[in-house]
Amino acid sequence: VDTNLTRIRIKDIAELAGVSPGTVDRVLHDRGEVSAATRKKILGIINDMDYHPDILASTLANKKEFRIAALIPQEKYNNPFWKYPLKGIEEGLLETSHFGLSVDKYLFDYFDRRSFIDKSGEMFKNKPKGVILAPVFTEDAAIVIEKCSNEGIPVVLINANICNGSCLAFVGQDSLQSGMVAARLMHYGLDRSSDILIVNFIRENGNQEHILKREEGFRKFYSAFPEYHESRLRQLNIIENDISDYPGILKEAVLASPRTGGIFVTNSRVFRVAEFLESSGSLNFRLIGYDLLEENKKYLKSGIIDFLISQKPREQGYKSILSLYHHLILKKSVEKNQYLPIDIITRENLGHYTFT
Amino acid sequence: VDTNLTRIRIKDIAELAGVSPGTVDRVLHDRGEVSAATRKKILGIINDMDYHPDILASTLANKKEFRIAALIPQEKYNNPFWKYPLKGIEEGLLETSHFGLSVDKYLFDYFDRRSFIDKSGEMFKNKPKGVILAPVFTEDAAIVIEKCSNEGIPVVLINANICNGSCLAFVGQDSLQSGMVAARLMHYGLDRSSDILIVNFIRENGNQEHILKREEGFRKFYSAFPEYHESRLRQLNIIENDISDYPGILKEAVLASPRTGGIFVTNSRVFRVAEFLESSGSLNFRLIGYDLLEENKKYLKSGIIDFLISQKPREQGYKSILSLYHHLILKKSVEKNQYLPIDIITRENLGHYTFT
DNA sequence: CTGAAAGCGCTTACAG
DNA sequence: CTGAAAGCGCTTACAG
Repeated sequence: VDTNLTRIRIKDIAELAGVSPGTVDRVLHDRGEVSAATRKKILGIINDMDYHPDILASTLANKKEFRIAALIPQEKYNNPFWKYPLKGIEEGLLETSHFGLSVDKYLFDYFDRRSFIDKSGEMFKNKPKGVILAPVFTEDAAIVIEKCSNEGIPVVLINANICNGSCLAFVGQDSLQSGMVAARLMHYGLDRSSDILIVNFIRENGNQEHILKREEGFRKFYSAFPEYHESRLRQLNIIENDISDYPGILKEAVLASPRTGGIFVTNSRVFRVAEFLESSGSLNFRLIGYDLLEENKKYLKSGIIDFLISQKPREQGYKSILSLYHHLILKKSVEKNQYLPIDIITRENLGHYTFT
Repeated sequence: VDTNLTRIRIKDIAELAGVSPGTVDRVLHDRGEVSAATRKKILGIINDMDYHPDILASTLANKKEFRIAALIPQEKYNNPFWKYPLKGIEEGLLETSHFGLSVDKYLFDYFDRRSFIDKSGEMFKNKPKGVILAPVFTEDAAIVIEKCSNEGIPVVLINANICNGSCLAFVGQDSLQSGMVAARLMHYGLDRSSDILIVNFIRENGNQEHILKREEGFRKFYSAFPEYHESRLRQLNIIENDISDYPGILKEAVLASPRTGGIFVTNSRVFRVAEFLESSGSLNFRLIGYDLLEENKKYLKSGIIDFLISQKPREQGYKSILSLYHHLILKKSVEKNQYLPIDIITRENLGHYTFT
């Protein structure tokens, strides 16, 4: 057997072990019907020869399908963020679909818990080989994760990490750290006499953990600057599914302290604040928020928003499908916490982020 | 022939055309020995049926090797930047080596033109199927590109774009735009009474175009602010391969205008300026530069450097190998100008860039 | 110019 | 518990 010339094959292992290729295959895939002795011998040789199967040949002979389920919010006029993970998934499929991977989309309504439950039920009926999950409704998502864990279905969480250990991976941002980045940018550009307002747009019974973490990170940064005591770092919570008078609320909050010079919005609703600032002609604020929504980009370009922090939603999709590919097909280990870089976006580098 | 049930195969095309699979294959790969009439008929059917070959089966049967050459600088104590493209290439190989792709490294000395010429000669002897090229020595690199073009070898340029049209792709940063990003960051944090110093570390007969472009972008941004006229945006060129007295030169330049408040270094040598500022106890400067060298990271962490802009060298390597894979194996078209995002790095988001 | 056969490395029934 | 044979979809000599 010429070991050094070419790659070693199942056939070579079989010859060395004095068995047929079929038996080696049985051992390789742990599908039983092999005597303990034979098994041990074959495993020894595989190990000695450092044999690795050719996945191309394997996939070709297998004709197996790997239907992945994407259980994420539907893109909507009021939530355009969610089209990007889907784009990333499509892109990842370009590299992996040859191996039998495909994606079924179960898109639920971001504001409707019931629809999440329905879609997840539908999904389980179709017995997916892997799941990409955005845990928007924390408790219900936890149930899905539990169920997948019981059925041996690997789950990749995106955007928010509620994993207790039974997930294949999490792909998303380190929220606390991203709050610190926001604070750095604020501090770098704000004169020391100005106060800061932190605005949280909050949704009832939705997952707020990342919002809280961002605020926590922001405050953590400022804890190194004692002059920014509690009263100079005020906080405003606005309930979102209220038919709220945003301008009114904001006006009151900003007027409450005329020394407010910087505003940090802990999620993508920063355009609401930008809207208010523009219409009230108050252009002398440092304004920092999240995500490249069209409205946010508009205000970034016009200079009302100073910085946006991107959660790289496209990359979340891309990495999640590739993680499942590595796990299911290549049978390689997958990094558990895949924190994406915390991207800082200005007018000037926005152009090269178009597809992110 | 069941068209809708399963994917269509070469065999199906052959049956429809009333020929053998071999003949279809000859047409698919344009290797002649087929009558014009048969050829036309087969092409028609391929088109009608929207047939796409299975690359797994193709690769498996082919056993062809695709040896890619990486003609880039050797990593060195004085140039650690260049280890990252190599890392990215390795990472890309993980996804593509099943298809027969491999990489031969031709690492030249960044400071020695002769070594570039030698390595490129060596490379051509081994007849690579594709080339990843860092055009450090502009003129000599142009000759390599020309030669590849003549021999039909696709070239992916990384880091600097000197392509006249005969390259498969360029992967790197938009230098002009990155200068504008640097200016935005400077302007955002600098009080309006401070002057700015632009420092170019320049190497004899090396490729300086990206440095000049960065300065140009920086000035372009400031052209919107007339108060920053020429004399408030001074420039300092330091020749690098001189055994220069950097501190002395810098001291003189900074002292020349006591109102200097911001320093922009147009490449990775920003640590030299940071060193000087630290040792001279001048900590009240805004300092912005390029690349995540260890020394630069050190000064970023200690607060002497405010921002670093990353050229994403790892991703340059990754994308270049994937581009060649798409071109050579998948035979898909490849985007010509692959501008990478212009990443802004602070102490706070540095952690998640460790491998970039 | 065209076809039949063997092969790439692995897997899947089937027979024993 | 094990092996021989056929097959995945494409390609490569070889024969005509």
